[in-house]
Amino acid sequence: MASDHLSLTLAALADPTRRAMLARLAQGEATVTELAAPFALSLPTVSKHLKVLQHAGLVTQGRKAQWRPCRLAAAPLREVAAWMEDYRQFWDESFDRLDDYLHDLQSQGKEQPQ
Amino acid sequence: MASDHLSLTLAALADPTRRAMLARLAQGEATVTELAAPFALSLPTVSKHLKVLQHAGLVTQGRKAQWRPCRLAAAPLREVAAWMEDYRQFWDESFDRLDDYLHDLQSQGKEQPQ
DNA sequence: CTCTTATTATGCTATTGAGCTAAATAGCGA
DNA sequence: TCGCTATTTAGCTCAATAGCATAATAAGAG
Repeated sequence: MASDHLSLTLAALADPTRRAMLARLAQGEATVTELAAPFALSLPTVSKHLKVLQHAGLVTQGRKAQWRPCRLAAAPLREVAAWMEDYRQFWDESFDRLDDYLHDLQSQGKEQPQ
Repeated sequence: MASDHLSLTLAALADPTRRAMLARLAQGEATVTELAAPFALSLPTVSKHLKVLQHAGLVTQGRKAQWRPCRLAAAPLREVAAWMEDYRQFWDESFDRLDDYLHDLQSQGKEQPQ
């Protein structure tokens, strides 16, 4: 069943249609119909995709008359980033001591070096 | 079908069993049997999970007598990181100009031989 | 060659996910 | 109220995935 939230998020992101919907929402709110427009998919199908995204917390839906404007809620991506961080050394070529240093700098309240 | 590689990778990562297998491999090579040990799963099932990870390019398998030692191959995570980068501003609170500066610094040089 | 161990292939079942159409709900506007 | 638009629910099909047990393959040990 894989119902931990990270799994939910990754599963939601694993579908290209859903990623495209997120890309659209990154540019601002959109109604379900607007979101559906670029796809050759029925509205119920789009609605279902939306539900998956909402369930993962990646989208929130408001209410404006009969429209349900959707908004990106990217917080779950933090979870993904946190998970990936453990593997950083395996994929980030520039992961080295300076990298650590920069990350320390970063987290300790940024003043500009140099 | 969703057969672009990013989708493949995310789908592979969406399963907690597979993520646990990657976590194990992050500590070093392991045979299929070793990988299977922590799980209450049959070997064929584990073998299938491995195939998914291999298909996504997240694991490579060698050959040593009758063992097939598996190794982590985290390169596909770069793809995930690249995708997430477009959404950084939406989830990374410390996303600001300094952050950019630090990333520039990061990418402009320094390799460290092992 | 035979035995044993490690792994994968096959064939099966059950569950989930993506897609559809048609019907139901929600809210505006006349 | 009636009708129009937006969206979701219900019910279906099909394909994919996770799981199992059993059988086949691969390779070392005797």
